[in-house]
Order: sequence, then structure tokens, then C-alpha cells
Amino acid sequence: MSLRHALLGLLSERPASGYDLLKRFETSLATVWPATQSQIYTELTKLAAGGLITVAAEGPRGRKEYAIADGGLAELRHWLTETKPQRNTRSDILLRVFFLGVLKPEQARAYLAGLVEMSEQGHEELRLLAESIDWGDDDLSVYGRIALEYGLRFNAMRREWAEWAAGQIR
Amino acid sequence: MSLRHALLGLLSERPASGYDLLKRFETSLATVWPATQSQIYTELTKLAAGGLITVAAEGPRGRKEYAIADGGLAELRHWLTETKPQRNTRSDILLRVFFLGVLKPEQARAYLAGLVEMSEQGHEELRLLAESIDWGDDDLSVYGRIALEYGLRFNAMRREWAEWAAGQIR
DNA sequence: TTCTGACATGTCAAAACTAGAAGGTCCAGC
DNA sequence: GCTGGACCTTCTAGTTTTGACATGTCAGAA
Repeated sequence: MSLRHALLGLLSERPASGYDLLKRFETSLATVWPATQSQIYTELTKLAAGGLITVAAEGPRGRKEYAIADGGLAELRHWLTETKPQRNTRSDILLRVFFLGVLKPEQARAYLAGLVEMSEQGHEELRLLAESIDWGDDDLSVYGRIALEYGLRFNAMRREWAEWAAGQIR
Repeated sequence: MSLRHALLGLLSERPASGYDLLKRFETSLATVWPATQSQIYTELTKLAAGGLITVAAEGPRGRKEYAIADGGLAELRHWLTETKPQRNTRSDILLRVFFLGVLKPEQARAYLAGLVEMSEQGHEELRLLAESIDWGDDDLSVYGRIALEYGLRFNAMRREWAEWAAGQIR
């Protein structure tokens, strides 16, 4: 159900086409809320049918530019203030940890070493991204920076944890 | 697709019924890989049909106790060693952060304060859980302890981040 | 004896998500 | 002029997940 709110959120910043939104999902939202093209177009159609967004303009190549409607903005605000976020931590990575006991200790350590490497890479990618962006003090910059900082801290935490964990085995 | 591996993993520890497994999903796996009753029973039937698990015993009230078969153990090991975990970070909590700009600063800070509280609670719950368990040095203890430590560190990280983030607004 | 709550499984419809095919337009550079 | 790549949408067919309904057994308390 959060996909519709993600779309409303992006459209609250500025009007955009399905294609534009897809690009946003492939870049800034990729690690937070991945969504495929078919999902996005389907949901946009539903949102438009429900009057939460409107087709503000039509461009070349059948491009439809959607804009958020008052009802959509109200729904977005409602979601942000009235509904509780659920800690939806379905994590493939951590699930595996529970079952490392079926492997030999060196295999288990290899898995954790892989996590260290993954975390290092993730951290480095975000660091480069942060460097490449010209941060202002508008809303997008402030909250984008906060989200990115989360990613940096998360990867650092996971790296240290995986290193510690490898030391716990045998 | 990880649900089947979660089931295989749990059955690799000891035989269990669907009901037993459901309890495990509601407790230790709840934060890592939530699954509903219908999903569990459906998947168990499929796994049994595929010969990855067997019905080892039948008890009162139609209870069927499943045990992992050789093929299931092989599949579990294959999953752990040969397939890459995907960073499946779909996060409701973080998604909201991107759109806090549509709220008033005090509302945004309230959201982050809520995350601080959530993280403190999560940390406390895990701390109590860790205290209540009599840790040995068997596999289950070692890897259970490692997974739990992840939770502790994660909540601590998120708490500090949310406090820092609240200070970034305005 | 009756009732309650834990034990135990099965099935279904709907929603969400995945993966990809299919079709078409516009523009810049060769 | 033509061609490749970016732009842009729609549709299909499948799997996974959610949430609820339906059904029944057993042990112990009232």
C-alpha cells in the first residue's frame, strides 16, 4: 500500500510522467522502495481514477504529466501524520544468519565476510553520491541528506556487526 | 522465495508441525521474515510434495510433524552458500522521511521523535529477551545471539540517527 | 457438564509484486 | 536519410503475500 504514497510524495514535489517517476524509483528510491514499471503505471491509473492525481498536461509520445490533486495531498499528509509506520524489516540477509549453523564454521565466516564487503561497497556508493550532489537548504536537500545519512550509518553499523559476528564463530 | 528456505532452516534444527513453525514465525522470526499461517501451511504442502520434507509423525488433532529430508538440507545449504542475499531494504519508515517536506517542521520532528521512541522500545525488548535466554555455546545459541546483537545495534543506530535528524530540521 | 482457550489444519479471494513482451515517438549524430 | 538510443505507455501472465473464513480436537477450569 505504500507504493501509492510514494507516488503521491514524488508528485507533491513536482508534476511528472510515469516515465519520470520510474527514473526516480530507479535512483533515489531504489534502495528504499523498489517498484517496477508495470506497478507504477498501474497505480498511476488507479490514483487518477480515484481523483487523487490529475493529468495536468499531455506531451509528445503520448506522455501524460500527472499532478497531485488536493485530495492526494491530503491523503499524503494523513499517511505521514496519522498512520504508524510498520517496522517491515523482511530481511533476506538476516534470515540466513539464523541458519548458518547448518554450514561449516569457515563457510559461515565466509558469508559474514561477504556482508562486510557488501556493506563497504554500499557505504562507498553512498559516500560518492553524497559528494556528487550540490546540497542546498531546501526541503528536498534536507530530507534527502537525512535519508542518505541513514544509509551511511546503516552500512557502517552492519559492517562492524558482521566483523564482530565472524569473530564469534568457533 | 525465502519462505521455503526459512521453513527448511527451522526444520533443520528439529522436526515440527505447521503450528509449531507458526509460533516460531511469530516470535524469533517475526522481525526478520514475517509469514502468515496460510502461507506456512501452503508452503509446507508444496515442500512435502516436492520431497524436500517428509511427514515424520502424526499426532493428536490431525497434527503432522514434518522433518527435513536430505534433498531439503541440500537445498538449504545451496541457498546459503551459492545464492547471493539481496539487500531487500523496502522500508516504510525511511520512505516517509523522503516526504516529510510536505509537513510543518514540528510535525516532521514529531515523526522522528516517534522513531526514537520506537527504536528505544525495540532495543529494550531485545535486551530483555537476551537476558531471559540461557545462552549456551551450541549453534542455535551462537547464531541466535548474533542475530539478536544485530537487532540491538540496529535499534541503537536508528535511535541516534533519528535524534540527529530531528536536529537538522530548521 | 459445559465452556474456554490453546492446539491444529485447510481453503479462498483479493491485493501486491515480478518479469517481460509489445508497440510506438522523437531527436541527435553520422 | 537513416539509425540508435532515449522517451513513453499499455498489457499479460504469473507468483507471492495478505487477511479472512471455515472446521474441528483436546485439556482443564468452572
